[in-house]
Amino acid sequence: MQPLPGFRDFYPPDFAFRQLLFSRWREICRRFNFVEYDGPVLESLELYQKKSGEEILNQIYHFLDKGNRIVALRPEMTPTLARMIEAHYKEYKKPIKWFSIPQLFRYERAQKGRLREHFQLNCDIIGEADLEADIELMNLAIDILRSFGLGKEDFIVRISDRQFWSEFLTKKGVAIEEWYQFFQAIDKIERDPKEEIERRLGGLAKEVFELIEKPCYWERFDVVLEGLRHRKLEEYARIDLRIVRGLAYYTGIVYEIFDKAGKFRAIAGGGRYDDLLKLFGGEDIPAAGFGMGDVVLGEILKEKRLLEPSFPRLDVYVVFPEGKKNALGLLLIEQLRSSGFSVEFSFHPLKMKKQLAQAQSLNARFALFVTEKIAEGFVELKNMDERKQFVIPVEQLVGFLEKKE
RNA sequence: GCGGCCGUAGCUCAAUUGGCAGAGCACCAGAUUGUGGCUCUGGGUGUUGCGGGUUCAAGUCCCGUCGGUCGCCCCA
Repeated sequence: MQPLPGFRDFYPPDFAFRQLLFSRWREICRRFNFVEYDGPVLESLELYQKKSGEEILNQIYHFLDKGNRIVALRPEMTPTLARMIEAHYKEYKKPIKWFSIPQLFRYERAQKGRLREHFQLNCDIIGEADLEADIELMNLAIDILRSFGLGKEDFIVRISDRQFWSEFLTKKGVAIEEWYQFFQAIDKIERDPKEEIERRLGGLAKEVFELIEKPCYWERFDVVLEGLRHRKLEEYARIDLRIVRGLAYYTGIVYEIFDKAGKFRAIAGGGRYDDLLKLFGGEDIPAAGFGMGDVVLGEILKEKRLLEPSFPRLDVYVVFPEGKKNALGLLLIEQLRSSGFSVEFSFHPLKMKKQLAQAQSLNARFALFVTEKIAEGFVELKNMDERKQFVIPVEQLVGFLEKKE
């Protein structure tokens, strides 16, 4: 039996890697005073139809439950967040700064950096319209990557603005129904041949290419870049009008973070979505956020060997010579564990040589020899690294081990 | 959903024109009757992904299927 296509098993080393990644995410979010939340993995499909439109439906993992509800494994966190925020918006001081590490799902063929399931750090600032919030989010994303040891030679934040293109298209008199096609074409510039893009852009092609090559002055970019400059982060970012992002709900600054070598998919992406919350409660609430998945980032960190989890050492391996366990020894094991030490022993009788080999392969700090002498209050403790062994009274054991911490 | 490549032991892989399924690592046991990393010896742990077909004979060739991988579509 294997996991379903596109799903992963996390064996202990994989799980340790994942936990280390998550703990780093949490730590940096805490520094920016974001607090963690979560929501249901399963949502009504309607939640996603509300904002995404019908064509995205075949990408969603959805099915009929036993109550004949059409349910979906969450493909993204933002709709859940929007629903949660809308229901309790008034309770919270603004701006609301929340993060989550949801497991997300999509129904499509797996490929490099894209599985049917992944974990994605989501950071959002809600109730703040100022561009400073967008800058804060970019700052957070950059600091997270830097905390892993990635530098400006490793990644770049490519920043664009939906409003820039909206204004351009309005000025050119392009009907709103055609905007989607336009954004699709922009999005493909890096992958499709130039002639194909020119055909799709039609009369606007020449001007669009010029703008992308050398954007004209746009005050909002100035504000963002100035904000990054104040933080000495300008070298981590650049304006790039080719970034539009697929999601329909973005309304302002959008950005994606890529590895500089161009070997991987986007590491993170985000933007402002000021109109989305309105769909859930009618209230006009500004919001912005980004997502960062565990798959692409994990691939990069593994390639660069920047995140190598280590397992904690075993404190004590209890050796019963000749495999003869006794009640006092087993009680001592229980007492040591109650005192907070990790303790292991062989369940079945083993020769002493085997027991010590076990202790070593488990990376134990100490081997504790328990013989009949425990009845008189004595055991022998062996420091596995120094290979030194000595008799110690049972009542001094905990104190000694604590001192050694 | 579509296309390319791939599928042999727990892992990495080998097996000539179709001719007895193997190696290293890992694992288990012993050498060693109270003390760990080394060494030596022994053990193959397998439905060659699965199901058909061709053939005296299939890991090898053909068809189907499942899975992996890379790409397309789409991108949260």
